[in-house]
Amino acid sequence: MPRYWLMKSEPGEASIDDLARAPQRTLPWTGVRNYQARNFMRDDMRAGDGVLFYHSSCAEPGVAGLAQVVGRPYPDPTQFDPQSAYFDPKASQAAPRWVLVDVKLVKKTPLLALARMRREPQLASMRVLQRGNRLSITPVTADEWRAVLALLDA
DNA sequence: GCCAACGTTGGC
DNA sequence: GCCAACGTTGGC
Repeated sequence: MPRYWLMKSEPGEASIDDLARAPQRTLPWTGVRNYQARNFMRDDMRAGDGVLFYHSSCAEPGVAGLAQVVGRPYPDPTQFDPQSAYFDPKASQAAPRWVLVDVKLVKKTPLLALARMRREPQLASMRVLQRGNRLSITPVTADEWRAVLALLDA
């Protein structure tokens, strides 16, 4: 049974075009440092899960493409790298704290802007639209997924 | 284990 | 740049 997710990325860090240019059109989802988001990747994601690739903290936030989870979760290497902005001194190879999955582009889409999403009653339940939501990874229901795909095709 | 202070996210 | 929301930290 496929599951669905929305994953936020700042285009300045990793945009949909960066994903399209990456080898195998795949990037490791580095830098998550929130336990809830980590737990989604570690405990709930499966290869093949659908991903709404969302641009955040930018001029036009919104869904920029479709992707999928590939492989299994593994430790985020940036936590071990003192040169990385995501270095975590409390993590060790023996006891990694942060986990990621690889994400592969399915297709880039016309931007489905956040402002547009807010106007769609069918999307009103989406967690990313809820007041105060800051989680960078949120589950998406099958109904929400279908509604987003319908808007992307329109 | 409480909770105030602080830091971060992210839209606007 | 503002600020609401909320997660984390650390003193007690």
